[in-house]
Amino acid sequence: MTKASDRAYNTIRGMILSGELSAGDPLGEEALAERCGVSRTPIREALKQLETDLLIRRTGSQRSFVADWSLDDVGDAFELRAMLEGYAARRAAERISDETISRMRACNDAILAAIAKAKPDVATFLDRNREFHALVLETAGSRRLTNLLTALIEQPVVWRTAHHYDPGAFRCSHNEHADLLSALERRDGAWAESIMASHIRRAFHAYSDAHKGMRTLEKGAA
Amino acid sequence: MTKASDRAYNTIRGMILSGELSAGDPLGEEALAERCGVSRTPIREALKQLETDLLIRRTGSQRSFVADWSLDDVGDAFELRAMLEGYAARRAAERISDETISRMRACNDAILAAIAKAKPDVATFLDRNREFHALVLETAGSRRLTNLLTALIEQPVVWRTAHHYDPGAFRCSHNEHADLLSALERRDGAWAESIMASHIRRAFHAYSDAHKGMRTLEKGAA
DNA sequence: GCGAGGCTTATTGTATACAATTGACCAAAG
DNA sequence: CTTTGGTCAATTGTATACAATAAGCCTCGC
Repeated sequence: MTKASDRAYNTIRGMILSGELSAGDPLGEEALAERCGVSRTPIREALKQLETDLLIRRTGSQRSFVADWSLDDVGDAFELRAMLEGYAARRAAERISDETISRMRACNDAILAAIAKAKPDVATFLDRNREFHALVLETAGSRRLTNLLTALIEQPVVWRTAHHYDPGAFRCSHNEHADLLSALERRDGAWAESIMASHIRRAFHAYSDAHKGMRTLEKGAA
Repeated sequence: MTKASDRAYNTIRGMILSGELSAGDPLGEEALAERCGVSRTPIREALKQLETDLLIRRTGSQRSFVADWSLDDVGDAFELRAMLEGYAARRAAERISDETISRMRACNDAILAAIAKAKPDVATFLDRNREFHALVLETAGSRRLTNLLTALIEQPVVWRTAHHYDPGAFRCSHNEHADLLSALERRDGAWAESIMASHIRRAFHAYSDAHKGMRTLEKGAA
């Protein structure tokens, strides 16, 4: 994607993630075009992408609405991620270089620094976390796998959830990353795979727990 | 997708699959528009879709070319399919109705009829095979999983490969379907999963074997 | 002869105008 | 009062015109 359609994609995505738009809201192309300051053409491309991300839903007549995520949907997404990122970790273990391991370790160190503070730096945590997982994916070296996972990894929900992590959850995430590094160092694919799968599954339950207390806020959070 | 972009998609896809276009050939939007009898707009949507299918490759400056499939790429695709369709089979086993089982059985019966002839009816085999797998996927009941798999299932290569199956391979495929039905009947998810995974992996090796003998024909097969 | 720089041209990105389709609303008949 | 039919408005699909950008090529200088 290029300039305008990219801007449109990020803008709309942001509006959905921030809660500016709520589940079920209709997304007219013209209205979005005006809000994004571009014409309908790039908007259409953005919508197409958002559709494959399942952030929006389209009716039979191609009208777009903000998707509504049931807990089942989220569970599904996480289980698929667990499977695919587990596979990615296994492949990565079979191919990773020492240099990449160093970069991942640096990443995880940065995560530790970010969460060790009295007030955890969530933004940095999210960034570095993304980078860490991106490195695994890149090392796995399967364009196809990358394609499949990008749609899953950019999760609407996870985003908002990390802000509700307690210190233990952050620490846990960091420790699992460290374990993964051990597995990668030893080039033990099976180990790496199961660690990664557990890592994602734990994240799901963290989400699930946090979500229970969020329900009531959900709408007014904009 | 609607009328025109759909036509464009199928047309271009067909040109790639039939060999009318070879790996590496450039795909100019204007040229395609003319060949498909539509304007550039639907062509662009079709190209976007074909890109996520990995049937085409795009350079940094967004120019499109017919993708080249290495054996590794194909292996990747099959392994991902094995994993995801295995998961689909497991979920299906937990949700399937007797009625759906009957429909799948009918499907597999049709496959048997098609391949029992002296000259196997490959087209029917492919159609019914697709339907069989589609039923599994539908029964799994995860829109997300469906989304991910559609890109993988519509494989460029498999298509051409079935024509080189020997009678034993056809029969084998049919038997595996029958086994899967047994697993589904007993609602044994773990069994269903492993059967499906084996089924896909076998298909890969069938492809791999057949491919060795095809190499030389590859180009002239149009 | 070889390489660098700029120009030409081909190709893609964006905007807009128009066609087609769908959804909504209202009116009239049962 | 409900339902059905039709018209009108809103929205999406397609085509085309124009802008931006990148690739190819040719010339000029070394």
